This record gives sequence, C-alpha cells and structure tokens, in this order.
Amino acid sequence: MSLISEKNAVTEKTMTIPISERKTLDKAMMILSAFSLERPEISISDLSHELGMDKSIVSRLASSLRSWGMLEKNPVTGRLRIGSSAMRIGSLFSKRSTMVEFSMPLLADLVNQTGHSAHLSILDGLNTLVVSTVESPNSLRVIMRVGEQRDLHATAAGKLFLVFSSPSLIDAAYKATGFPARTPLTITSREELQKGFARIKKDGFANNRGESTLGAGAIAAPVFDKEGNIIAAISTVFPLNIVDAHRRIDIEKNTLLSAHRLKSRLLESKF
Amino acid sequence: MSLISEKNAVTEKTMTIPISERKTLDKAMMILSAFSLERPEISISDLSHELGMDKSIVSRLASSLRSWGMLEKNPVTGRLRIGSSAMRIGSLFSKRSTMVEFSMPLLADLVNQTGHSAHLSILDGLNTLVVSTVESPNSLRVIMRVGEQRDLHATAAGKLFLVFSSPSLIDAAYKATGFPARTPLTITSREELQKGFARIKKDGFANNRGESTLGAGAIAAPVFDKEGNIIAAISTVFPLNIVDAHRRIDIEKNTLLSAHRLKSRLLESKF
DNA sequence: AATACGGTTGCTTATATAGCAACATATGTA
DNA sequence: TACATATGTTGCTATATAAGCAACCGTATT
Repeated sequence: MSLISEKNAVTEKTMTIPISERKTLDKAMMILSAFSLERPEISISDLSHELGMDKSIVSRLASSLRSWGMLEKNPVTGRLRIGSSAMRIGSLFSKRSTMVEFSMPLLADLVNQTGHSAHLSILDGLNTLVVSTVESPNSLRVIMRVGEQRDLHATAAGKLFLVFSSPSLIDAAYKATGFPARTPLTITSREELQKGFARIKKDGFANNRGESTLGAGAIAAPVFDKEGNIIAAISTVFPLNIVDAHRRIDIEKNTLLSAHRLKSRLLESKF
Repeated sequence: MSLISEKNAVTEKTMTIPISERKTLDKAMMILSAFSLERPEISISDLSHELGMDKSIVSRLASSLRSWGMLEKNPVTGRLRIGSSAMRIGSLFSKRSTMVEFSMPLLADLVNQTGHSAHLSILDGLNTLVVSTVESPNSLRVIMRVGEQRDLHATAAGKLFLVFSSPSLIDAAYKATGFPARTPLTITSREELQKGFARIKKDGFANNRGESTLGAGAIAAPVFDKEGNIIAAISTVFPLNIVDAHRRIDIEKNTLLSAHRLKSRLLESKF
C-alpha cells in the first residue's frame, strides 16, 4: 500500500515518466523500497503480507536480488536487508558524489565550530534529500541520516529551494500534497510561508524553528553553481533550547561560510 | 560481457545463492550494474549494444527504473544515470551506515592531522568496499571513491581482513582469482604475502607501498567490535614520494588512534 | 533535403511468471 | 516425544507478460 503510493509519488514528482508496465521489475522495486531507516531488516513473510504478493514470488525475487548483491540475509536473524551492490550503485548517484566528497571536510569543520550536526541536501523532486551528514560529537544533538527525504515547506533547506529555484516549484509542491503540519509550529499557509521569502533572500539563509520537529531548529545556506542556480543547501541543526541569540548568529555566520567555501571548491574543480 | 562476469563473481562470493532465474529482473540489474565511477552516464543505445539487448527492452526497462527513481535522465545530455532512489536505498546498506556516520568526523580529523586522504572500508565478499572517504585538501592526493571495491591482497585494508578475519578468507580469495599483479610491486605469491602477516599482527596496522597503484602508499588500522572481530579498516592513503620515515610514523600513529576512537564511539553507542 | 542516429511505441508469438500446493525447516507447545 | 505453527523453498501449469521486430518520431549531421 504505502509502497504503491511511494511509487506514485515518484511518478508524480518527475511528471514526465509514464507508469511503469514492467510488473516483475515493479515487484522487485517494491521489495527494495520496503526497506527504510526504521526497518532495515524484513522477513520474506512480512514482505509477502505487506506487499500482497505470494510468498513464492517474494522468495524468488529476493533470491535474484541476493544473487546480484542488492539484498543480503542477516546471518543472525535470517531476515533480508539491503546489500552492498545497492550501496555501490547508489553511491554513483550523479556527479553529486563529487559534491558529497568536497562537502565532507567542510561539514566536519562546521560541526567543530558550532558544536552541532550539519548536513548537505539537494532538491529531489518535491522533497529535499539528505546526501551527506556529519554528526555532532555532542550527546544532545539532532540526528539526520543520509537518504532521508524532508519537506520543502517545513525545513530550512527546503525553504531555500522554494526561494531560489524555479517559482513553479512551490506550485507543484502545494498542488501535490499541500503543506501538511508536522508540528503545531509548521507553517501550513502558502501566503504566510511566502511572506518569509523576502527575508530569506535578503539574509541569504533560511531558518526553521520547530516547524519540522518540535524542539529542533536549523539554519541553512544555499550553494549556487556558477550560473547562480541553487544546487544544494548546507544546514546546521540544533536543539532550540540550547541556542541563544548570540550562538545563533555564530551558526548563521559559519553555515553561510561553509556554503561559500563549497561553492568555491566546486568552481575551482571542473564541476 | 563484463556485467555477466560481475554477476557471476557476486554469486561466487556468496556461495549459497542459486543462479538467478528472474530474467527481466536480471536485465534490469545488468543495466544498473553497467554504471560505474568511470561511466556515470550511458545512453540507451550503448546499453543495448553492450548488453546485447534490443533497444526496445532497454528503453522499457529504463523507463520502469526511471519511474522508480532508480535511474534518471541527465537533462543536458539525455543520457541515463543513477537516480536518487538508488542512493536512498543504497544508504540503508546494513547498520553499517551508523558506522559511516560515526567515522566521518574522525576521518576528517585524521585528514587534518596527516594532510592525506582517509577512508573507511569493510569486507565485502572477497574484496574490500570503501564505505566512507574524506579527501585531503591537498592537490597532491590519492583519490578513493565510496563504493569502490579493492583487492584483499594488494591493499593495506585488505591485508588486515586477511590477517584478522577467518583464516578461510585467504583460501577463498586465492582460489577465486589468485593474487593478480596490479603493479610490478604487487605481492602475488601467497607465501610471501603471508610472511608479512606476523608483522601486521605485531604492529596492529598494515602497509601498502605501491602494490595497488604505483606511487601510492597506504597505512591501514583495524576496527574491532567488542567480540574482537574485525568489522572495518581505516586507511590513510598518500603519494609515496612525499612521505619520509618520520611522516610515516606520524601517519601510523594517527591512523591507529582514529581506529581506536571509532571502536570506542561504536562501543559507547548500543552498536 | 536527405541521411543517420537515438529513443519510443504497437503488435504478435513465444515464454517467463503467478499462483497454487506440496515440501522442507525451524520454533514453539502440550 | 509428538504435535502444531510459522517461515522459506521448489515443482507444476495456465496465462499474463515480455522479446523481438518493424514502424515511427524527433534531432542532429551532411
């Protein structure tokens, strides 16, 4: 169920791709898509129940996927999990991998300076996609994982994409899902959201104060290519209650600086 | 051609998985596997020629894979490349993603201290697999990419797995492919390779001096879990001609330290 | 304008797969 | 020990599905 809707979501996002008609492949993709950060391991039975496929189908598809290294069996639990080939292939995701590598030391520096976790996101359809993270050594930290998809309307990085990329993006996002409330603080009105855009343009960075997760704040700065298009966003995320106005300014400054540095590093390479 | 052999290689590695009989899925996997760091973008025609499939098949499979976000079209060149879903799914590769995140700031520190690139590898079948890298800001540096697979016999990290994991590993690796020479300096004799193992056990780290790439050296230190099994290796890689004995000792010390720190961080979390 | 090339689509036949049931294996229970 | 339950694998056949061909479209090249 949820998988089918996810698939449709992808289709919606890209807009131009016809509904897939490769049923076998679709089933295999449903299996792969069933895994998530929350559920990294699933048994064949569970898959067959949840996806509404016969056990035998799941078993045979899983066997094929295993032979390709896309899935593997946890030798302890006997359940399926994502395999190394998936990682190897996934790591090829566009030339963006270059950007990920360049961002790593910059994010690490940023984390050292602010004491908070930092991550790099890109625009992926109608969501942001976390492509690189460095965790704060602090025990009190906000955790983000590579591969996570987040809202455009309720995150600092997302707002940057709404502000700095095509104006049709906000239309498309609004039409697709509206702006659902993730917390009581989420800005769910399109007008109110757009009211904040002038400030973001002026400042050159965006804010999030508990709009996505209660108690968590973020400051994000855009990374532009040489044509001035936004290609990514660097965010610093932190618990709101330990960041006062003074620290906030420090975070803003350092996050902006990191974004500029990443831009420079990308420009000086052929990218 | 090469793809079929790669598939067989995977099958050989895991030993227990029957040859896949899902033809449609196999073709889709052949397509996905055709992409690599060297060839991140391929046209449908090229795929159809190289994989010996009809254009129409590749076109339709690619269309399905695109609808799932596993592939995308570069809007500029019109060619296919790996999509965001592949990255999202691939990032789930085992709980090892936890390890990757923990390793990031440690690797960044290591790079700052030594001035050379560092990476984290795991054992993946009969190869090492690079799961995390931080590049040196230095222009003279050895480049490694996440997702790269490397030899057990010709890399510093690989030797660690041969020494510290199951003794059957070296048998399996030798039987499968022998120890092919990657450079004139590669140790291709099993006896000679094993002669070095005592030293590695005593030192607690492994070396590579141009055995994998001429002019490139590496020092790798093992990361153990609480049972004492090797679960990963941290390597520092560098151009041999700019590292004298003194700097080498510095690299050894810092690489070992990073590995110990990663172990500690993993132990203090539930991992 | 003509040609070549890359990509997509319609159609039909051959075949690969879905679904069932039987079997196998592991785990739990009386 | 035997019985019961749950999970995973395999054999079989009807039928849904994909392969292969050719036609077609669009774009670049001459």
